[in-house]
Amino acid sequence: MKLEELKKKQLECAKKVVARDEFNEIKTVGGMDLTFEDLKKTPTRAWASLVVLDLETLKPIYELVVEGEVSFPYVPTFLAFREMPLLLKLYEKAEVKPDAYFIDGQGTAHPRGCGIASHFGVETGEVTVGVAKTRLFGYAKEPPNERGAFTYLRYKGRVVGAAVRTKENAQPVFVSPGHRISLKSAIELVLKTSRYRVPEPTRLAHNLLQKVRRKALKGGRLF
DNA sequence: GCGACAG
DNA sequence: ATCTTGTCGC
Repeated sequence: MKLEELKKKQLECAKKVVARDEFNEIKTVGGMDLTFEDLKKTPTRAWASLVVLDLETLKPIYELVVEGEVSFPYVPTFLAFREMPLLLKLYEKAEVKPDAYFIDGQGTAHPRGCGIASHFGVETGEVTVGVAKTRLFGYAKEPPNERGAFTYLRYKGRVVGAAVRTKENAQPVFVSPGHRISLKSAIELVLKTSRYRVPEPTRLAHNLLQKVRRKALKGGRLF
């Protein structure tokens, strides 16, 4: 499919994004992540994970990993078309659905207003937050070096997200609403779930994948 | 035209 | 994202 057509899909998606609080109470938060057998190759084998945490204790209450084939390459601003199929497979198989999902990447902080976190939210109707380790789009001043500090990420005067300091002496993470949540609540939720730089749901989902990946690839790379 | 560019 | 030991700083 041509990128011009995919841009249209993103613009359609952007119209459906709800960047306001549209939920009752969040008691559990899930983190989702992906890892690939070979980043250079397309298609390639990949794994996706979901870890659901209790918001009060920040302890995991559910974990799931699925394996699949990823056939769309990584193209900046089109990440959703690469990762969404496996995320949806993961979502459908999950027997525990959290009240909100943290997705690795941007939500509304995207050139066409629909990064992967928003895309996944609109597609499933779930509450989603975009948490990225680096910036894709817009400009933010460096937030003060204290946990909890943040600055707005703007583009042409519009606030599209925030650079949030989740830990002192660590680079900020980039937070933006995915779907059915305001930027304010998204920031609060990220801070509430952060012990280290990367919030716990995302961090544990990532750690789980590292174990799975090592196990799956050992034998092929021993010599 | 050039640089920047989530994972 | 991934390949990787030691190393520097709090």
